[in-house]
Amino acid sequence: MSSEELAARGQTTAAQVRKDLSHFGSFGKRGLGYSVDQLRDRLRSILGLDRSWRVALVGAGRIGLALFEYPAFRSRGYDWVAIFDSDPEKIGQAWGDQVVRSPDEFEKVLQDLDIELVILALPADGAQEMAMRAVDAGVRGILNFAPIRLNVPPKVPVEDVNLVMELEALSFQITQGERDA
Amino acid sequence: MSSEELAARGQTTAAQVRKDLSHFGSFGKRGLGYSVDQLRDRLRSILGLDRSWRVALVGAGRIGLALFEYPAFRSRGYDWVAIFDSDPEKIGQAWGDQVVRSPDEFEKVLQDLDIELVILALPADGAQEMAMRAVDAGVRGILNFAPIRLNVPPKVPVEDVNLVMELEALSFQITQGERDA
DNA sequence: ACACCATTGTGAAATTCTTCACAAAACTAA
DNA sequence: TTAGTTTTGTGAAGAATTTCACAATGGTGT
Ligand SMILES: NC(=O)c1ccc[n+]([C@@H]2O[C@H](COP(=O)([O-])OP(=O)(O)OC[C@H]3O[C@@H](n4cnc5c(N)ncnc54)[C@H](O)[C@@H]3O)[C@@H](O)[C@H]2O)c1
Ligand SMILES: NC(=O)c1ccc[n+]([C@@H]2O[C@H](COP(=O)([O-])OP(=O)(O)OC[C@H]3O[C@@H](n4cnc5c(N)ncnc54)[C@H](O)[C@@H]3O)[C@@H](O)[C@H]2O)c1
Repeated sequence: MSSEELAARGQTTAAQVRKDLSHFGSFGKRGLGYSVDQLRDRLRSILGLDRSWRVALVGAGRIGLALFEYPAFRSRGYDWVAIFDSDPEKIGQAWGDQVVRSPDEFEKVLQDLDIELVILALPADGAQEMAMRAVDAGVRGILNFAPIRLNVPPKVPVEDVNLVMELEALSFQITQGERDA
Repeated sequence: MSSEELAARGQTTAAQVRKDLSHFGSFGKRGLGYSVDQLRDRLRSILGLDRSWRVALVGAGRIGLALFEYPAFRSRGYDWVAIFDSDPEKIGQAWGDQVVRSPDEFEKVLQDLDIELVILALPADGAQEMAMRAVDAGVRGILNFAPIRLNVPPKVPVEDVNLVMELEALSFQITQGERDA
């Protein structure tokens, strides 16, 4: 597949595809293009997707449930290995093959199960504390759904998901469009 | 509040804050900084957040339920005015003050209720069709949770939420970090 | 009134990102 | 072989974004 076709599929330009790929090495064959199989494998390895990751869910609420039941995570190698919630009603509940645990066990479980990623799906007022505790327990990355900016050491990457902002971005684009017209 | 303090809170630089704001006008007072109240109001108006928006949910599944029950949308002026699902079991169910509707009514309801935003929370294989139908019915913007790139006319903005990619971005950063060390 | 201070708004400089354009490579067909 | 075709990988050019730096301004204190 040529950079031209990759670009068309990815809403970008052929030059951009080639420059981006060349940043990581030289994967194509001149006159022929890129081998899809090889390219997939190389990119998987570069992105760290050629392995599985041990993930904990913090906050067994509505968003937490949707995430937990979403099959795409499991199939991409993100394995749920623990679930935490502070609600005494929820602690002990079975979620699939998991049991909801108390935050009291947080550090111990994170370390014992060698958990690398934490998904924070709890209210904003508990998120900073749990983030810090996760970092101290050796977590490598955090996916944060709580609408606050987490303060963590730079060695631990954080990805924020803020759905209100996504809607607001839409509102802005619509409002802008009206102004042009 | 000075551009310096705004920058610190927004993880950017004072010069960037001033350049960005100056793009929309001249809001500050030299020697003093920006009036938080005034700035909030002006930005709300620029972003189109000083009004409410009529929103429909397409796909009353796990993610749809979490979104529907999330209070932050309502409180920011995003009003749920219709819910659609193709599952006969779900059609007719009450969700809060709403009743789940059949996609057969889609165009009619969108037009009658003057719906401006659509949130697609249905499986990927139905998403393109519903997006196109929404556009034809006059929708102004789409928030898409299905893991496909929607093909819609450029006048209709689309925001994609792809949570698998968020996790993959974390994996990449962690993998990169290891390489540096 | 006047001096002094803090901070904006903005050209100009610096940096980063994207596109251009083409020599080098790899294949195909004669 | 050899000529022709396609497409990469990449310097160089061009465009966009970010940072610098400072005159202009508005406020405060005396
Ligand atoms: N529901 C959505 O669509 C949505 C969208 C965007 C962001 N969010 C954010 O995601 C987070 C969770 O939202 P939700 O709708 O699932 O809320 P929810 O109230 O349904 O669930 C939150 C859960 O976290 C638990 N919890 C509270 N403190 C805890 C702690 N210290 N440790 C462990 N668990 C704790 C609660 O017991 C509850 O079960 C919130 O920060 C919310 O702002 C939600
Ligand atoms: N659950 C998650 O955490 C999550 C995360 C990221 C993305 N997604 C994506 O969001 C979408 C929904 O995920 P989910 O987990 O809520 O799935 P789900 O299966 O729980 O819900 C999907 C719902 O859509 C309905 N539906 C199917 N076709 C329809 C149509 N043509 N019109 C209206 N409704 C229709 C189904 O009846 C079902 O109720 C999927 O595309 C999924 O990939 C989900």
